[in-house]
Amino acid sequence: MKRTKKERQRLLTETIEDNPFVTDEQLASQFGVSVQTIRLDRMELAIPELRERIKDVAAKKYENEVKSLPIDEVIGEIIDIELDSRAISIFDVGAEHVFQRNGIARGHHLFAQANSLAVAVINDELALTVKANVFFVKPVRAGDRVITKAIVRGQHNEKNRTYIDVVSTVNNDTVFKGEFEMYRTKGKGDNHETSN
Amino acid sequence: MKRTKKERQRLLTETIEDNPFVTDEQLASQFGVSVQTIRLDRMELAIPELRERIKDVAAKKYENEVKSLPIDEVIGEIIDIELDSRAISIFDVGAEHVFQRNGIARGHHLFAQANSLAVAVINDELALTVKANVFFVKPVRAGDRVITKAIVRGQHNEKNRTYIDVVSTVNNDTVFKGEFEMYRTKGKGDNHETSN
DNA sequence: CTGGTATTAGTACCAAGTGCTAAAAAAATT
DNA sequence: AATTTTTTTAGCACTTGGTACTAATACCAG
Repeated sequence: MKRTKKERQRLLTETIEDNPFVTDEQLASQFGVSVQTIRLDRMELAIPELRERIKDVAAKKYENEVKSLPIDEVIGEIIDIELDSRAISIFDVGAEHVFQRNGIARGHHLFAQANSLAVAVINDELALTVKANVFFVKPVRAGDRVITKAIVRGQHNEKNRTYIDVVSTVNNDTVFKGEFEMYRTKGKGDNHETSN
Repeated sequence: MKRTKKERQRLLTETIEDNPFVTDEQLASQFGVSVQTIRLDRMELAIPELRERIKDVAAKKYENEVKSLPIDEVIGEIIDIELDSRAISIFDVGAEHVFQRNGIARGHHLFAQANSLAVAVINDELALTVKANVFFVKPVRAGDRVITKAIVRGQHNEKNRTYIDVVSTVNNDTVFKGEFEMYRTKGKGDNHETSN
């Protein structure tokens, strides 16, 4: 055998992670060991069998799809929300969100997270952005986890407006700030707690 | 039992469609027929077995993940550009850009088009949005063709800033306006630190 | 040489099927 | 009613990609 068991198991985990569709047999021949060894490895590493792995992938998709009925419309994941008051979402910046040239996140993704959080925090069927003043304080990079907080600052009921302040941070550093003026159809009305 | 074969097969297709994780055995007992009948039905309807179905779901998810990586550097298509002066892009709003509930385009798409046009018009390797004041004048709907014009209003060379006005229209109706303050490197050192 | 870890082999068994044949049961046709 | 056709059920062998378990080696160190 080439290297240690440890090394093989490290590679195994990696291999399976980026292609869960691989069978023990394929793995065995890839690593030049017997199928049994692969099975032992999986057991030690608590990696489930092919079918379970595939089912997990599929189930996850399903979960997302089912859950994403209301949340799909939000960029980033809402982790806390109190309607008409405040909301928090997190958004992991990936390679697909940055300029290739310099690795800095494109502004519109930060805007999108902030904007959709502003929409989400409003307890109304219809919420539209009327105006926004936004400030890109610091560059954000791939791998950064952006935490965005939206706070409802005030309402103007005659004009059907709601004013929201949004601040995004990475590691407690402010990277983005914005003030959003939102239009809504109703004033504060029905209450369904959509807490998380 | 209850209804005709046709009817059962219709229901079968439906059932499997919204829950691909169901086994023949479960289906058999649900429809009050034998497992063999279910198998025959699946054969006639060309519905693959449980494991294949699950694999398909999983594979599709995988595909999507891989495909969604490369995101166009520009949102909308630039049809005219004069660097450091002006640029025009068009963006066709599709069903995927609007809120399901009311068919109105989500703000961040309009912002994204404007923002990326502002980036594109700058004749520099690095252009970042520092600040933006945007105004969503009128709702935009699926099927609308948004034409966005960016005009460079001014420069502040010591601060490496460029000021850009952006107006988006649908059928000559203004739907979005924005002022963008952009940072550019142009000759100077590269680091971008903004106030705050 | 003895002991412990690592690896391989082999067997029985499982889930959820496919493929095939054949027989019953139900429905339609003559 | 008798016959034909369609539909349904049953049974068996076989397949994948495993689990669970036992037993035999192989390797390496003290």
